[in-house]
Amino acid sequence: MTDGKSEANRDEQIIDIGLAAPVDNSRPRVGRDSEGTKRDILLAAMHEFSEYGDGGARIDRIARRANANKSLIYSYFGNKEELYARVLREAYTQIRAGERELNLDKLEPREAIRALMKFTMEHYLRAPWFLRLLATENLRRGQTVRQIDKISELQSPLITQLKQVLDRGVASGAFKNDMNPVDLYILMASLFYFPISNSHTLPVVFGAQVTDPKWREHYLKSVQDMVVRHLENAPGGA
Amino acid sequence: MTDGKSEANRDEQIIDIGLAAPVDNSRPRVGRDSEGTKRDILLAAMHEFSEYGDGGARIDRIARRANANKSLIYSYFGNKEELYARVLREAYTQIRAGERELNLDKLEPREAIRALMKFTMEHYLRAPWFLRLLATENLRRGQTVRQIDKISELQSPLITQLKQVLDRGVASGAFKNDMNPVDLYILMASLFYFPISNSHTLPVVFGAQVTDPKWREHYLKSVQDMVVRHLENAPGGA
DNA sequence: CATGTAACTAACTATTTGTTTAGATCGTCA
DNA sequence: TGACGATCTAAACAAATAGTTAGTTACATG
Repeated sequence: MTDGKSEANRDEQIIDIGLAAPVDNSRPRVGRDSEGTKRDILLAAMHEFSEYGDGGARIDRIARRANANKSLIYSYFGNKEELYARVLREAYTQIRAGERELNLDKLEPREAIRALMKFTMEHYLRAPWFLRLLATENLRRGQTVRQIDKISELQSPLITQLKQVLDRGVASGAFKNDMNPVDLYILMASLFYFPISNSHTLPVVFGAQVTDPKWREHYLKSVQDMVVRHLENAPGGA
Repeated sequence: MTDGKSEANRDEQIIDIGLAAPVDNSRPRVGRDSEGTKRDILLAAMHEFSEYGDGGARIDRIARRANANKSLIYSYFGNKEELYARVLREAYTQIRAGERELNLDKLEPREAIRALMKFTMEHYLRAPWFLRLLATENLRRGQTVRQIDKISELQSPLITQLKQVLDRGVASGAFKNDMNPVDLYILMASLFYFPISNSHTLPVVFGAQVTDPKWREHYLKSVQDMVVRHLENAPGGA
């Protein structure tokens, strides 16, 4: 299962998981450079934990990938558990930063919802490593996320935007369904999380071409229509 | 991370994951009884792999839980990898068997969709271990499910039912949106998979009460309305 | 230049864990 | 009965792995 050889091979095959390169050379390294190394370790650990999960992650591989040493990892991060916690926090930070780039202010409410949905789908597609980390943390029953402090920072900035869009929609009469922004966020996340995170089993079991860009485009359009209509109509139907 | 003591504790806390009891005593055991033991091992392995994932699963614990011996496991199943494959197949078999109990023939198409959605949600809630196994297999990039033969048996019987409901709905004029049954299945699965499989991170990050039966009831009603309306309307919006 | 401190490394330890081996036990049927 | 094969077990092996230790290197500062 956790066979050394096959894992090594697997590691080679995966060239890019959408994270920064194993070692970050963007900032020039002068002499001893703890900050750079520390960041390299964190990035390598993000890669490792997303790739292999908590049980399968290996400190040795993280060290190798970061061009660092095991005991350096321990001196910086304490132990594997704490390193994982740092990874999880950093993952949320990065993903939320990405979400902050969307601006819906100028769009008519219906169009804003469509744009938000398109953005969400593409965001998930861009960062499969984050979905993997989410899956891992939920398999751990949220053991670690519960302990992270300043949890509010983990909350998506999309919630705020969503609230504004909904308010505008209700005010203008475009939306009759006065949904809770968090519930709407969950609804939208649901629609993209499943087909993307399960993109390995779905084609095998159902022959569903969920990885085909054509399918995705069609799916997006379909659920955009569905959700917008859902908001346009008062709950309970009729 | 995979600390012996804490895992032992964790094991105690989890009394019931919805699987059959660790050791199946329903059938009387007479003398040496390979079939019973073999089944016990499989059930124990299902528990173990759903609980700890592929990397975290331990043969020792499986043996203990099955009241069996490690080398017995090896003689029956070859190795950990093959045991995992058997677990995955058995999991699909069990879950699909459960899905076969739903009968929508007598229901009016709109009501049938609502019933199917309610059933799907409850099915997922009843079998969280299956969602965990799905998540695990997707973290493995479907490595194993791809190798299972007779994959068609893994496909959900709900697809067939869904097709009939859709056909009836289109025929009667109730549904104007002629959706592909597989796509509709994915849509419905999406809506319940995310809030249930991520039920450990969502409350922490968003304060969403996704585990509260009240929330679930409300959510179900909302997405039932949404999907039925989606089917009633022609794609592209009128 | 000497010295203290932080960055870094190699080698080691203790434990865990998948897997194997050699053998004991039991039911069966010739 | 007795011997054969299937069932089952205890103990051990070898590889992997989290974590530690003891030491070396580079740099800044007085």
